[in-house]
Amino acid sequence: MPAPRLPPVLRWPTPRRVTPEAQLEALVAGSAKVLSEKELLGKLRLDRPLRIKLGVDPTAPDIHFGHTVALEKLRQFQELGHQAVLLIGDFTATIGDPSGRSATRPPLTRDEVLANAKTYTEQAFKILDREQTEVVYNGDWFRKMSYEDVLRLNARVTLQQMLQREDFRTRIDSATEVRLHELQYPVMQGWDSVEIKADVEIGGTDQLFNILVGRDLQKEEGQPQQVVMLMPLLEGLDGVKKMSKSYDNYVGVNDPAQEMFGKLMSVSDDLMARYYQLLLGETLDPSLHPMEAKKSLAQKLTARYHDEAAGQAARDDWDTRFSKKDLASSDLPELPLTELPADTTVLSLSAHCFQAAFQLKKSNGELKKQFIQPGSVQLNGTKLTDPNAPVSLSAGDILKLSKKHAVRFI
RNA sequence: GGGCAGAUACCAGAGCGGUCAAAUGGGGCAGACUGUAAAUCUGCUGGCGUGAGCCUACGAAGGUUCGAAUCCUUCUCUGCCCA
Repeated sequence: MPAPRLPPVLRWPTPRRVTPEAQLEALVAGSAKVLSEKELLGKLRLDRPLRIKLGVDPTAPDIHFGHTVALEKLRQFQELGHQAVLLIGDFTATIGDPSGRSATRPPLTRDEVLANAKTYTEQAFKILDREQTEVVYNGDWFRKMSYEDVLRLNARVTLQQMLQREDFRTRIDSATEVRLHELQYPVMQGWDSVEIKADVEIGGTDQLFNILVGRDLQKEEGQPQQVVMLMPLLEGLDGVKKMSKSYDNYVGVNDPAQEMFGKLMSVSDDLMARYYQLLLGETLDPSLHPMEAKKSLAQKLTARYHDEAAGQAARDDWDTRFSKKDLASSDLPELPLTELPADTTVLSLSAHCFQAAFQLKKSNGELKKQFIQPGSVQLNGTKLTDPNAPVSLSAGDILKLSKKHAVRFI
């Protein structure tokens, strides 16, 4: 479903031309670093659409808000009439970007990568204008290279350059292995820029080194060098580590509206300001009560990736459920009474509900110690603290499993 | 290829023959308080069992022993030094 918020992308030459100076100002906003603004301005003055490269490694099938920061920037270039080039690193994904990594990535099979790439691009088009985006796969050139080609490419980069990288160095210092193939990654990413003839490459701040290698290789090939545009890394929901699926601290672009809203409500105040800036491109209004500001953030983002109605609905439901603590009127997962286990005790019932409604597998010990004994499990507001007590249910009953999990029986 | 060191639960890291399902810290989960924020406090953090207890676990496989995370052998992996 295309995001309805998007205005149509301007064609080149744009009917309402934006001056290079004005473009520069808009483009630099929100970025962490641009190398260099002067160079970018020069390119903007070329009076042709620039080729803007954004490389993504389809190592996971879903994109999350961390990825959208760079995609938003690419979209902005599109809106100014430039050519977005979305590079799918189907080849490099099988290696794994060592950037910011404290350990070698587990390798992915080609099938996994291709499957990921498909869902990945679909989600990326929630942000980018599909018609105006050139999608390329780096396997198209890397799979054709011979070992000789690889060696020639490698001859252009020194080990010293590679070892300057902080992530490699820290791994070396901390006695963590660095595999030789990981050294290839920046070279390959750099070569992508040559193939694409990129004018600008967008990436996270951890991509500085890789993107600079691209500049070096372009120079060697006699091409104009790409401008480096770095976007800040988005912290995950914990506010500390970068947003990543492997840390389970992400908000997925495809998350259901309610879940997306809820995840955003759990962020800290500091993080909220950051999300405002990086995800909405807005500045947090300090006069707002933090809770109001957060609801507003959550609503806007939910509306963006679903639609206005869903954003409003998620917010309304939030208010009834958590602000008014009115579970009865809330939109809860519904479980049919007919599918309950035969002997419904508090224990078996809560296990069943976690599994059926939230796909969570909880051991009996965990249920007893974490959920039942402390009074987390409640039927229509009454605490059920005896795991073996039988439970009789009727339609409309609401079982609360924890602060965040509740179901309604039908 | 040779020498040395190491491999402990989600992570870091104690333990070095029984009192070890394994100290401590972090993380995580649940509860109280709140704004599903922060801070703070409490409990939990291998599985089954109401419980006694049982089972599975300290890189892998064997062995010594009444008894092994702890000792021995081989293997695998990692790091460091030498070549």
